[in-house]
Amino acid sequence: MVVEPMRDRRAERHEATRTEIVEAAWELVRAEGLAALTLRDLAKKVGMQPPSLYSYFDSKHAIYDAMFLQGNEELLRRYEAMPDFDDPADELRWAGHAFVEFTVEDPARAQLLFMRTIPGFEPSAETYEVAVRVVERSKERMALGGIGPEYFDIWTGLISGLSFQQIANEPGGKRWTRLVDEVVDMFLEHVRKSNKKRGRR
Amino acid sequence: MVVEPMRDRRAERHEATRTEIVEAAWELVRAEGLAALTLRDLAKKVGMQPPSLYSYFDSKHAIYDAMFLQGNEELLRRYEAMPDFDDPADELRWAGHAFVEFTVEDPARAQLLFMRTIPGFEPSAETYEVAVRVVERSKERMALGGIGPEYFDIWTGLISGLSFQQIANEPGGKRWTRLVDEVVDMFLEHVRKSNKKRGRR
DNA sequence: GTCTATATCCAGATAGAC
DNA sequence: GTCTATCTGGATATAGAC
Repeated sequence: MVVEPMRDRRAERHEATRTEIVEAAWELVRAEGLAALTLRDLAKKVGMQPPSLYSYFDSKHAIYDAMFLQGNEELLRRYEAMPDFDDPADELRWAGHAFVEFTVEDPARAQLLFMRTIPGFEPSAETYEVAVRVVERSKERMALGGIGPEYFDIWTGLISGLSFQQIANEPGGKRWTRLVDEVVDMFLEHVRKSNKKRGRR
Repeated sequence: MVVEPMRDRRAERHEATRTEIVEAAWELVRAEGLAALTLRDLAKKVGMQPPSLYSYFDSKHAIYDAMFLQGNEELLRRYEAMPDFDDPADELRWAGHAFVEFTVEDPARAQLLFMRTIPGFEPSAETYEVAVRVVERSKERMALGGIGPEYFDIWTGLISGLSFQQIANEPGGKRWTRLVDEVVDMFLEHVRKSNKKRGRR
């Protein structure tokens, strides 16, 4: 007979509250900006007194850390949900759109994950590991698609460039994000041409 | 007989002190981060008591505004110092390097000018006008080089992408900035190809 | 776990003497 | 113009009762 391990209802509840706090924090930073997050506002939003938050997080930075983790997990989840494509070009196009969509739909999240604007905040080692995994996965997919690692930095530069220009200069618009397909094609053409040149040598 | 207009020594001195304060502010944000600037630190650095700063600037945001203005003036100055080139491609390459250099040599300045990370700060109308002039100038130069305006947003996306990846992920390094020439060539090739296609129609 | 109370410190900004 | 003194409000964080 298989015995279910005893559920730890207290731990479950604790975890649920942590999640609730992080959710509320996202709502606040989306509305007020990443740097404007305060424990006062956050506590108010979840119906607590500010010191009670310390039962769930050691510090404000620990909350940023949980947000950083959650954001990267979400991005990784999306990448892993990529459909199967026959053509690597389609895969690249899909990935480009996925990243751009991820950044522009929540600029505050992009600011936390990809820029370093909060004085003193460094993601913890465990958290950072997920961010590394996101990058690793992208690299691997590119390799499987036959695109050499020497093109990876160019690729991230191009796509993040469109994303950041969009959120910095015209949040909510499409002036740069509409260029994803064109940029992907330009990139693929460049890869083809460079590889051919190299082959001639 | 030509009479020199009376110099206003007081106004000159006032202006000199303003400049000195802005210089000190740059040093602080370079060392501590853009968001970490405080009037206390700033006053200490210039040998004043904090309230004395209000003789020169109405508010902290007014100091950011002066910095924003100065930064854009510096960028405009550099663009205007561009040498004459026979080949528009060389001009583009030069401009790409100039922008990348400008951002990576002072990430805090780039953050102030090109990202929107300080809650509540908006450049004043007069100040913003200089920023607009920088963009206009770039657009005009591209047009003179025979590159259509439809390529301008791609161009800014590419170059700023390399810049921002560099300062966000590896400040002080060259992992992305070393790619400027490659990206410029890729861009030019793309423009050539697209124009040819369009000509065929 | 949550609260009240508080510590500690810092911020930007103003009043008014000199 | 610069100072001292102060206002007002905010921040993160801790102590200790319940």
